[in-house]
Amino acid sequence: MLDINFIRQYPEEVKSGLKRKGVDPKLVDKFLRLDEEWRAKTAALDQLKSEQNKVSAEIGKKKSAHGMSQAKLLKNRISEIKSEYDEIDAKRNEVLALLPNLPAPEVPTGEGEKDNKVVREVGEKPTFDFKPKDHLELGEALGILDFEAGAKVAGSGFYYLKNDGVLLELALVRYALDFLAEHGFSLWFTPDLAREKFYLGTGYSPRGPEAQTYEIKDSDLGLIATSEISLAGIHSDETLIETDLPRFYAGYSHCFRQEAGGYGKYSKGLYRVHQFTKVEMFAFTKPEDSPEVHRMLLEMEEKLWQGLGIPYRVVEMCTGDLGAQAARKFDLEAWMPGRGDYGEITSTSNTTDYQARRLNIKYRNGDGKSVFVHTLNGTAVATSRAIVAILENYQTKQGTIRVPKILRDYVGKLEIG
RNA sequence: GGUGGGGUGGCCGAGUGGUUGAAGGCGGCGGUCUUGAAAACCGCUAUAUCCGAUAAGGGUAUCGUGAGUUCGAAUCUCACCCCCACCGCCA
Repeated sequence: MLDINFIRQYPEEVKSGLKRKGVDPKLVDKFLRLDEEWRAKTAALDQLKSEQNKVSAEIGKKKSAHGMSQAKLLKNRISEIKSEYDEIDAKRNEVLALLPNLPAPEVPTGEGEKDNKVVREVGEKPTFDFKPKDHLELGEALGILDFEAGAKVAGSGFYYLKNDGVLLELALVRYALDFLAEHGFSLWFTPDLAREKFYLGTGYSPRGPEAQTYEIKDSDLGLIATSEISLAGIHSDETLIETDLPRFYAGYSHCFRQEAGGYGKYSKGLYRVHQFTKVEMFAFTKPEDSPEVHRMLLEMEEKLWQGLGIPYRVVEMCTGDLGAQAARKFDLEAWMPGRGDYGEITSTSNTTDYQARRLNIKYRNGDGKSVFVHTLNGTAVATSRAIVAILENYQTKQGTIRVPKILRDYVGKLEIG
């Protein structure tokens, strides 16, 4: 959620931010009109309540027929104005929710994926003296991946990991957690379910046509799409201590996504699935620290993936590809020989105070004023896509998989095959 | 899952319909006293929002959350959330 005072004070800046994100800037005018009405109604309502408080106090001292009839009139009037106020308040909040976070000034302007900027390419793409297979073919042949059984039991887009597939996933998780713990992150296993208000607070809206999340019937719980949700929620409605910032959390969870309509060559196999395991990084910072912390999260991601020996490139999202929450976002895309192209494996966002404002997470600064923190998130390892990248990059002519050096102790073997 | 108890300001803790934003204490800040410190004493000490000049000042809201009864709710009613104790069940 954007700062209402900022919108009032700098509507042109907000509009140009929306334009850059490809959102209709007229929303700002719409909001300001509703805000104007809202303020008028608030004033009217407060005025009436003030009178009511006075009259009631009088009655408390001394009952009188005149006072009572006056009070009853006021009561009716207040309920009329209150319902008008409620209506405007709801509309105003609706429009406010449609306003995305503003892009940081240095973000390249663009409409979508095609305008994203490749920042750098790192690592050597492997060369094969045979036609490399894709991870699905490799994984099923090796008996470490079973989509057929997944489809039978849970439906299309679900899968089983088996034997060395299990060891590989656990190795990836442990590798990421060890690495992050070494770098000052506290480790968290989070709930895989969360209340609806946390989806709303983190931009994974559970309702409506774009629904991405699974909901639990007859409850306000849903399966989380990322532990960003459960990690951000930890400190909702809290005021953090300044000297405790920045705080770095590493969260492990399963992630569940409906991914409606997302099939095709590029979403084959493990690349796009309804359930996967992820180690996520999350940070709470002072506003002035967030750009630096964002750089650091990106660095963590790069080191993790360099450690795995996977060639990747860093891509900065253009304004049109930031989504509602992010002011700035970088993806890591791994080279995937099976498709002969790069595929997204991590994503790190600085959501500035957009998320914190909604979740009401503050800290008290040196002047004793409480201000909203900045929140940032980044993928350490999403095991499903990591397995895609490893199988495809480390495959041999025989269809076996060399285990990346850094995972060998965790997996307990040199080769899967 | 059952039964019982409970959620009040930074913390503890009063308060069962009428100047209660809320007694008292602790903590914190400022001051008096002191060579200095402690003690003692005095004063101050929530947040959000609206009006206002980014002032002075004022209004409104907030006692787990939401709705309701009432002229008036921390206090009464209902629903929900959470915590504690005991019992049951269970990996």
